[in-house]
Amino acid sequence: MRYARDHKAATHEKILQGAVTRLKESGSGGIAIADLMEEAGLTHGGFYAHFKSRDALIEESFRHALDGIAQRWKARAEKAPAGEGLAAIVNGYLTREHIDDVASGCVLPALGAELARSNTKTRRIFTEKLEAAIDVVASQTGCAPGMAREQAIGTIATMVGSLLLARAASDKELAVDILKAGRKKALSGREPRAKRPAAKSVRE
Amino acid sequence: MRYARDHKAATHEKILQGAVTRLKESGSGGIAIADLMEEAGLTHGGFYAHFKSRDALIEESFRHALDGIAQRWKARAEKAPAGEGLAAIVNGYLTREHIDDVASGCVLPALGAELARSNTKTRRIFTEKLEAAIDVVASQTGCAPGMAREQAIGTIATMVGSLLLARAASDKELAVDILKAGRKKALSGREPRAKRPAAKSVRE
DNA sequence: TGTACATCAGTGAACGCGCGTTCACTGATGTAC
DNA sequence: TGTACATCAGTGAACGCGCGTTCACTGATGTAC
Repeated sequence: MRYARDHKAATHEKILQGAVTRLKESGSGGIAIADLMEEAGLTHGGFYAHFKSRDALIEESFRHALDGIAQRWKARAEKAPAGEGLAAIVNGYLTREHIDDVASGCVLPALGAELARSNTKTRRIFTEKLEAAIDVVASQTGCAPGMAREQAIGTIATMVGSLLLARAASDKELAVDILKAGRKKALSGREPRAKRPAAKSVRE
Repeated sequence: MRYARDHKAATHEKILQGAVTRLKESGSGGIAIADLMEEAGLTHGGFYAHFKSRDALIEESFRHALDGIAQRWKARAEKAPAGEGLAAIVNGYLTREHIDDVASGCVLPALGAELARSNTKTRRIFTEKLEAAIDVVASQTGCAPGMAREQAIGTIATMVGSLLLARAASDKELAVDILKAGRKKALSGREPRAKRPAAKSVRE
């Protein structure tokens, strides 16, 4: 072969990484094959030695982007002092840096709407990865097993929604308010050790 | 003139409505002028009698879609029994119907990410409309004035994030779980009348 | 060890298609006289 | 009241551009003999 044994895999990965970045920054419409290949130091014709089509690349990019969520949160929780895992996840997520760094940030606020429009296969992967992320957060809630999942889902939804709104805000002050309110809401209802008094929720 | 006095305005509105629908359903990439005009019963060339360009249409569509948020929530709250305004907003938002009906649903989960990428003018309008929506929700929280805004932001973020995730889930059961957890999270921390006991939030 | 051949990642011209935009034209109506 | 003209929403052919995809070709390396 002309190239080292793992050269093709490395090129594939390089192209994919560029695609994931563009996908998160500009949506699937922002992926132009010629640009992507140029960025990887290649010409556009070579693309099809690595991917069947543009759509196949996008599908693989979605999968790649979804892979990291649970792992990242888990790592953050494990580095935190005991009992502070949930706070570490939430406070590590709802930051000014995460507002600006779409490219290496979480997929969900950037591409949730596109995921909702994508094919069944991609949505199944999304579902699977979201369940994994829910499990990670649930294990940090300190809630009784029956409540942990529900708490975790609410927390994740709040995180995602807050980052989404904070990113869209043109006003820096409003963005910071959203982060702050989001952190508080995401962490509300925690059960530090014992059961909480009643009247926590009014419905359901 | 060939047509009735308000005919042009009506045509403009018809095109715009179609654009808003497509925008929410498929994102800005989903707007094709020829299709849009055909849907309105016209041919593509006539488009430029109504809009300066495709981009101008998209900008106007964003504005149009953002206009209704606060009003819709306010109407829902006012129809609800006293003290149930917030629950009416949240429970009216996080429903199975709203998962499926993207076209006439809320812009935020459908287009939040695109709003974050759009021009300053559009984002300023977003900010303004979001502030109005925050005010509506804040007035329904029953919180002390100092806390109402923060509560409202958290509630809205939770609503938006929950709907976003529920729409992307391929699994109907998971989607329902997300709606349920989202409703609970969005309504948590309400102060039904008096001050809540401490320990509500652990941070911030 | 040397030679002929197969392999295959990558090249770059070319093709085709979708689509935004332009533009000369239409034809019904309002208006000036 | 009747006639000539201006207006202007809408038509549809044509243009140009971006871009995904194809394909014949390259050239360095591994392999067979």
